[in-house]
Amino acid sequence: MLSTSSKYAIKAVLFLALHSNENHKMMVKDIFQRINVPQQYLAKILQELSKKDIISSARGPKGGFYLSDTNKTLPLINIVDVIEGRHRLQSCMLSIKECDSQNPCALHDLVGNANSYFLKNLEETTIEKLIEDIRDGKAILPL
Amino acid sequence: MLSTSSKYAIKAVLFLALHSNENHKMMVKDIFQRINVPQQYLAKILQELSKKDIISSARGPKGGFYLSDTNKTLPLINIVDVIEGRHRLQSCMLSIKECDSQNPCALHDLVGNANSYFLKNLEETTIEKLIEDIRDGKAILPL
DNA sequence: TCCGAAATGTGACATTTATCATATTATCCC
DNA sequence: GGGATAATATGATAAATGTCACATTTCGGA
Ligand code: FES
Ligand code: FES
Repeated sequence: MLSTSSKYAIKAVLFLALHSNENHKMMVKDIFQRINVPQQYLAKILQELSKKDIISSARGPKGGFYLSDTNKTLPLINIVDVIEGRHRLQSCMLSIKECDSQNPCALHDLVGNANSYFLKNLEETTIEKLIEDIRDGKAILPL
Repeated sequence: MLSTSSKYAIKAVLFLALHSNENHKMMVKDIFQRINVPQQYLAKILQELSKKDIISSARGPKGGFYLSDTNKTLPLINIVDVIEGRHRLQSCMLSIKECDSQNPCALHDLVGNANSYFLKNLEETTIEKLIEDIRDGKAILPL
């Protein structure tokens, strides 16, 4: 459904949304244990997200990664777009091609409208919205 | 959602269900183009399915693979169990662990009950049922 | 009974994905 | 300015997955 990289990226962004801002940057060495992601792997992902302007960064002492307030309004899909694109989300269950609701493959009905539902939610749900749910205890940020 | 191997396996089994029986066995060289699966890869998958008694086989001239009538009543989940197990189907969207509806992760609601719905359908839908849909034109067997 | 047709077994190879290591560059602070 | 700090760049390694090649076994039929 999502690659490991995307999962890690989402966890990292949510973590930054919860624990960082422009005045409280965080270093990878203080993040990776708390979201259970290998340190160097996390570093690479955060750099990628920073380069694509999903998150922000600053080098040198007092530096680190953080999520700007304006970036908190981004929808989640932006994260997965940057990391792996949305091919995996849209691919048909039987062929390697995209799913076509007009000519549904044999398994199409078994999965229901699940992937389009998920994709729609990723597009419509902002980082902000999700951390509200976490703060309210309606969801957890695991491992 | 499903590995390529599982997709290939399902396509192959459905194809056998449609075009073979104990008196009409089929050879991999007559199958692979029609379902668009690399020949040797398909051979390996069919051997695996045969060894695990999802499909049947016979060597030598007049030999080939086929699906017995009793095996047509098997649920689809058996195919994926044999090929890759169901870890991928049950894994949580954020951690690598299993999904737990009691303590839902931040993304759990975004995907809805999709994976459990899909899994349930794989468990309840038989090969037989699916080829009826294909025969009725309600679904297609792609590529 | 022998030949050829087919699955089977084994393992090599390629590709993608995940992980690690290290050198370089920018920034702060003194 | 110089040293420590932290991101950045680059690329090497590992593991999982997908793909190919070939020798072996089994079986039917002439
Ligand atoms: S999953 Fe195959 S057409 Fe939708
Ligand atoms: S998807 Fe994470 S708990 Fe269900």
